[in-house]
Amino acid sequence: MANAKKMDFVILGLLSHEPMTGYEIKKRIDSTLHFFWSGSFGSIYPTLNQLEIEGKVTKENVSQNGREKISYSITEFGREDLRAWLKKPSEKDELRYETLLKLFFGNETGLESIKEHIARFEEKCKSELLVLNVFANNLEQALDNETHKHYYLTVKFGIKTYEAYLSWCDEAKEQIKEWTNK
Amino acid sequence: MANAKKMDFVILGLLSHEPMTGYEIKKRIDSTLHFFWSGSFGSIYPTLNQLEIEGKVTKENVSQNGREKISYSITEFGREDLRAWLKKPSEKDELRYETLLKLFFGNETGLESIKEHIARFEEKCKSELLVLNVFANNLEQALDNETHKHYYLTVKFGIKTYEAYLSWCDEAKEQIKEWTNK
DNA sequence: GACAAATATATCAAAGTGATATATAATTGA
DNA sequence: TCAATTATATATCACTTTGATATATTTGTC
Repeated sequence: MANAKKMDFVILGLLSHEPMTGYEIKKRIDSTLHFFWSGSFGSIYPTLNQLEIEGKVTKENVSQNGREKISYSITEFGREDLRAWLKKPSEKDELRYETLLKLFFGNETGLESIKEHIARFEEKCKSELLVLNVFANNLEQALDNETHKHYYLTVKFGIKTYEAYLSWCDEAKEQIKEWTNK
Repeated sequence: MANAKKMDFVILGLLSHEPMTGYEIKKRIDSTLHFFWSGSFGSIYPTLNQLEIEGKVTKENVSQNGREKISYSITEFGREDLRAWLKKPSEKDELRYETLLKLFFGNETGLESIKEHIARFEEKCKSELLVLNVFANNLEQALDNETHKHYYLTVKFGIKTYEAYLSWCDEAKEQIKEWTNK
């Protein structure tokens, strides 16, 4: 339990919904967890092997349309491990924004450069927000499903956050205009 | 330039403000960049040595009150490297929230467990927000300084963000109450 | 039917974390 | 006063994760 390896629980969590291959786990992370988590093949495949050795998942070779793939399922032991972790307080919630880093050190390049970073950030937020709003609308049609409820709460978090970012962009642009005209 | 090592630029950025020791760099990261970036001694000290070899910083042994320490300064070459990076578009802005992960997989433990995570998250946001508001007030008294302007914009970002988080907490608690009473 | 894109698994160097080790100076409190 | 604790200061290491690369097959498109 002293283990701090987060990928273990991301995988166990996804497999707690349904059996999946490593490739499907990656797709699920990129589509659904993407707003607050990430993961690469380089940690997914080795972790799946390790979890199988530990008896937390079982693997099954599946042949679909002549294509070979490995489908993983969570075991009862794996589910217990997941539950224990889920109940523990979170250790780390972290933002890692390169844009803010460039903004912070921006006196080296000037306000004009900053404006470009903000414009790019704004565009990215807008497109993320569009996607999240579609997700929220779809989920609202199916909130009887327990899993959807939890998904819905995280999507709402994303929407609130991106809306705040966009509001900050407006204020920051206004502030820079004031500083520039002085 | 193919290098993606972010710690290089965090250190060069901080040294572009003033010369510092590795220990002071760590303190500065933890106090000032803390809301959007982090860094450990395990990457600071090796990176400082590497940057010195590359001629981007110079080191000077300083004796203060009998205590030995190594003060690093940025070179003109290092400053050029920093500027080039600052002008490039950001590659990655990333959220990594364990709380949201636990919330997403929360159907495994139930809504009661989720409420605890939200309560803890809310408390953390409130205390961060208090700190950020003090920072913002202090910075508003000294916005003639160019460095302070950039700092101020990032603090404003933090305030907007944490306010949005708190607003989400309220909505999420309300939503859970509805689901529970049904 | 050729070409691109998606599916599927695997490995590896490099970056970064978190813990630990070591040593000295400053501060706090009994 | 002196013992304990905290802060200053540097360094290293195992482990986690990323991002890139490799390989091979299937599906979709023009």
